[in-house]
Amino acid sequence: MDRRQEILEAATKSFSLFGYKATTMEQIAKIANVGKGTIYTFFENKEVLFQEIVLRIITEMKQEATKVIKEDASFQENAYAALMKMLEFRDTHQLFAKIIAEEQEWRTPAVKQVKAQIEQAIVSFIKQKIDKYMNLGEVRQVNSELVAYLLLKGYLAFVNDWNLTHEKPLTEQEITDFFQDTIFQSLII
Amino acid sequence: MDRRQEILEAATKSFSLFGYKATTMEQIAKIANVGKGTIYTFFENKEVLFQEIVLRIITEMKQEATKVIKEDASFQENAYAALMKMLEFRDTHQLFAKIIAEEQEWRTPAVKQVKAQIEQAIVSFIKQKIDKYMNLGEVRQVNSELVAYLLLKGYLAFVNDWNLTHEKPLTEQEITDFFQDTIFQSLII
DNA sequence: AAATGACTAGAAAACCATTTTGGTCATCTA
DNA sequence: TAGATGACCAAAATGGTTTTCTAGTCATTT
Repeated sequence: MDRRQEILEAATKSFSLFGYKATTMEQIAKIANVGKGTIYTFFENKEVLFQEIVLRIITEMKQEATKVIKEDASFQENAYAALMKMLEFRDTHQLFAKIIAEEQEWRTPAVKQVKAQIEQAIVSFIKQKIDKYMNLGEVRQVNSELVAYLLLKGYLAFVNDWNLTHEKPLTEQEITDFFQDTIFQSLII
Repeated sequence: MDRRQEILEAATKSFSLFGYKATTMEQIAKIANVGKGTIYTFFENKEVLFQEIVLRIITEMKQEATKVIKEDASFQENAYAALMKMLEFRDTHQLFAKIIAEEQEWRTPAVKQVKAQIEQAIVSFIKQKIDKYMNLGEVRQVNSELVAYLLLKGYLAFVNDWNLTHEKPLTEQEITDFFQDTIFQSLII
């Protein structure tokens, strides 16, 4: 495999496992089986490398979400399916959880920025979908940006915060059904 | 005025202005015009004093919310009025904002605990109201705890987080209208 | 021409001396 | 003499200094 790819995979692994701050360039180089200097022939610096990885994951998530959205299905059905799919990432991509945790703990500027970037990307993705169904007349006229924002923040609250104050975490099913039952429900005409 | 009250007011002022950590017992004593030792004749320690103050504010908020809820009004109307009332506290009680900021910045255990306590109190208050209207048949059968949780987290997201990534903060009106339009809307039968 | 790792500057961590502060209690005063 | 007080103390926080670590460079190697 080409070196660039090796580096990306090693870095992804390390960032996901240890977070941004605790990942050293030397460690990445070791995992990728390259010299440290090599990394810098492909990526300007640590931050750019990190951003590239995050961008890749966002892209992957968008693709996955898009994949489950069926043209002939209703907004309700598609919203449900997409949300379910996103929840699958809960386990696989510890990276986001790590980023959020790290932002709280160390306030690393790079991490803060990337977190905002992710948030922005997700919100605009959701907004776009809502707008589409608004134009199709399936969804009421609402402030789609606020709805998207609420969906993201609500999602994160249930996935990340809920456990902090409650015994058992919510299942994917519970979360999805709940959203279905409240927010999505309120949107359709 | 009695010393206990003086102390409570001084402490409230100081906690609100400087946060938990940056408020010293000596400072409170000075503002309250009492000796430091006197504080300890009324309150076991700094943490207990803090909790008492928070408890008072929560109680006050509950009372205010209860006051605007009219027996003969609909769920929609009451939810709207209560939410509006709560938003008034946004400016008046900087304390909660301080607590949240401090929790992020220093991770003081007492602060963390109090934050969870506030959250719990608010959620159970909202839940109780929803349950009431569910029993009255005005609100659909939903998981009222999840709804309450979403309302709180959504509220906090719009009031606190929104500004971090957006130019102009949302007005009370916008937030309330939005909730009215989505979540509350979805709850009524 | 591309890869490398020894090297460096600057950032972070560890350390430690000094100061601050929550909490106590012997003394004071009304 | 009951309640208030502030000097006092142990423990924690602060801040300044030294040491260690690491992102990024570049002369050398392959």
